[in-house]
Amino acid sequence: MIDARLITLRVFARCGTIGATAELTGYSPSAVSAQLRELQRMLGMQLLTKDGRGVRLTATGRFLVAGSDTLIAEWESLRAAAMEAGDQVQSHFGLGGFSTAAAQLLAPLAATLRSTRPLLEVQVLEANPARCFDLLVAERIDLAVIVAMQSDTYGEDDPRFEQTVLLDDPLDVIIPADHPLASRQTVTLEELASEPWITEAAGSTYHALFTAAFTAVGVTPRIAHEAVEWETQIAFVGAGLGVGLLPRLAPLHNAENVVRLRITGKGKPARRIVAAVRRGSIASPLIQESLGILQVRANRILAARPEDDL
Amino acid sequence: MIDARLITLRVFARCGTIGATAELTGYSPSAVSAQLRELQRMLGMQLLTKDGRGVRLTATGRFLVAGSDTLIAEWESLRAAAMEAGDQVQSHFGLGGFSTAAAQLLAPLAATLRSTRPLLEVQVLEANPARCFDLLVAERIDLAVIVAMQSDTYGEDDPRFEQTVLLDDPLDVIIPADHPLASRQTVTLEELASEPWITEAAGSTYHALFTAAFTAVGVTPRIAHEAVEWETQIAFVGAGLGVGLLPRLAPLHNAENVVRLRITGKGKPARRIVAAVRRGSIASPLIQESLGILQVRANRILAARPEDDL
DNA sequence: ATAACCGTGCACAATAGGTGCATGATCGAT
DNA sequence: ATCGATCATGCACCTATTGTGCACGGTTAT
Repeated sequence: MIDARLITLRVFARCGTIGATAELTGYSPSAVSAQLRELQRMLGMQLLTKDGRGVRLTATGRFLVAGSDTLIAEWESLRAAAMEAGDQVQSHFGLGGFSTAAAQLLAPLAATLRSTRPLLEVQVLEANPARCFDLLVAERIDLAVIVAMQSDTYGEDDPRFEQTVLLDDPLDVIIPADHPLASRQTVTLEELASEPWITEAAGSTYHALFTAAFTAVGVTPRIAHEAVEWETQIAFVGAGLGVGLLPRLAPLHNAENVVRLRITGKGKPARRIVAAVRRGSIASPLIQESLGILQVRANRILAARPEDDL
Repeated sequence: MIDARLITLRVFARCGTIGATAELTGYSPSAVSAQLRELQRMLGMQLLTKDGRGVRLTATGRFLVAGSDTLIAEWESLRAAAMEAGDQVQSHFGLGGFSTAAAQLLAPLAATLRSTRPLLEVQVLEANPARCFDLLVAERIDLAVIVAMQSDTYGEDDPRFEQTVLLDDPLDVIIPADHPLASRQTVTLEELASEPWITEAAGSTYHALFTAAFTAVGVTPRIAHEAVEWETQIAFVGAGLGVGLLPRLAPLHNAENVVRLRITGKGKPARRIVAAVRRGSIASPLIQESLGILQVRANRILAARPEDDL
């Protein structure tokens, strides 16, 4: 409803480059360039300036983007209210989330919606949290399940989004089965301070969680190896190369030589899993139903855990 | 910026028929029909229902239209603020107004703007007040100079518009030069109660003013003739067919056998001339400048009058 | 210097969106 | 009841907006 060109501008405000905007919106770079040029022409405003080999927003451009937050939210709110009031059905629904969430939360959600609303076209996009927010801005998806990051550029009070906490997913330790501590039920991070650790690449989504967990208990871990996928990390641990942190929701399957231990002590690291939608859209019946389904699913996961994990 | 389809829906909400909407927006009826169908498809809402040989808004449709008022205002406000902040220039500016206003107020405004902002494309549309509001909604014009009507469907608090009083234009009496009262300076409506009156067709813009003037003094005039143009009315009076009311701003030129008299007494009818813009757009530099020019012009007109007319 | 990157202009293609006319449906008047 | 007027809509056709792919020029880093 809001002109696509303005949406594109908003995405550009996030990305900073035409190319990235094109990739995110699904257009070609030429199209993005043309759209922004047309937007400036029709508004009679100069929104972009050359900056080195790229372009950047002018003050007017930043002003417009900032102000458009409430405009978008207002529209989402209006649409949601109209859907609510008219008891109407949506035809398309885009979901986004990271791998574990997609498997444990989004897949059941999509399945449920497919049965309760047969003529609703549900599309799931697997993407990391940062990209999920971008996809929300770009209106490629309508709801995202992501890991809340304290160091995230998207604060809880970002005027573009509304976030709902689904559950806290504690981090476990995985150690080789032949490790001296393998027979323990629980362990503290301090006890593992001197171990060689396996983590994800610095700058990745979960590396921040890893460091946060250790800074909380005042320990500086020695990072021996880096992996990208959980599976790889688990395999490394199984090979005796070190120990690692694994979210409770990430399945261990039947990995050889790997044991999973609960963490105790004051650290008790966890990742917070939240659902995010565009601000204003939260009143939509479909969003409400989806959040309900996710919440039920989350509660079921929590209920399946021993009581000491709350 | 707001999708043209929503604007069309808003116009339809005013008109009630596809044909009238087409006429007002400048589209063909087929295009309007297609637009509204597309709008419903893309929103997944049923906005229209068949009603006899026409269509009407559903509850959802009315809800959406009502809610869109603030959305439009928000956008206008944002655009105005961005123009203000960035000191940018607009490329097109649409003005609307009725004949007298167009001649006395809009023409000077357009001329001034043409000199102060050479590359601004100014377009003036002559239209009656009701149509001016429609044209504002349809975004065909950006500023209208109209006669405020108490019985108007557009109240001063309509969420779609913001109105600024420019001046009160008193109504004079015009009578044949050979009339017994022709030598008088002033006259009261009561003195003319028994005269045959010449007015505009019932339902026209100014007929309401006419009746309001007489109901204010408790007199029921006898309507002898009806005219459409001021010129015609003046000619009728000159021919001795009766007397009439003429706004001060409407020129008498050098009409034969017609005398213009001020009205005294508690009636003192006047028409209030106001400038109207879409809500939110009033902060725009161009609108601000235009309102200033109009106000100056209005004050000059007031200053040129004898002091007893204030 | 050279390579990599970024944005933009251009030729071309796809498609959204327009018009005009014919059609069907409804309502009012004769 | 018939006829004409009024309205919305579907269809064929056309226009022009809008997208793509590629080449090019400018800028930065190696």
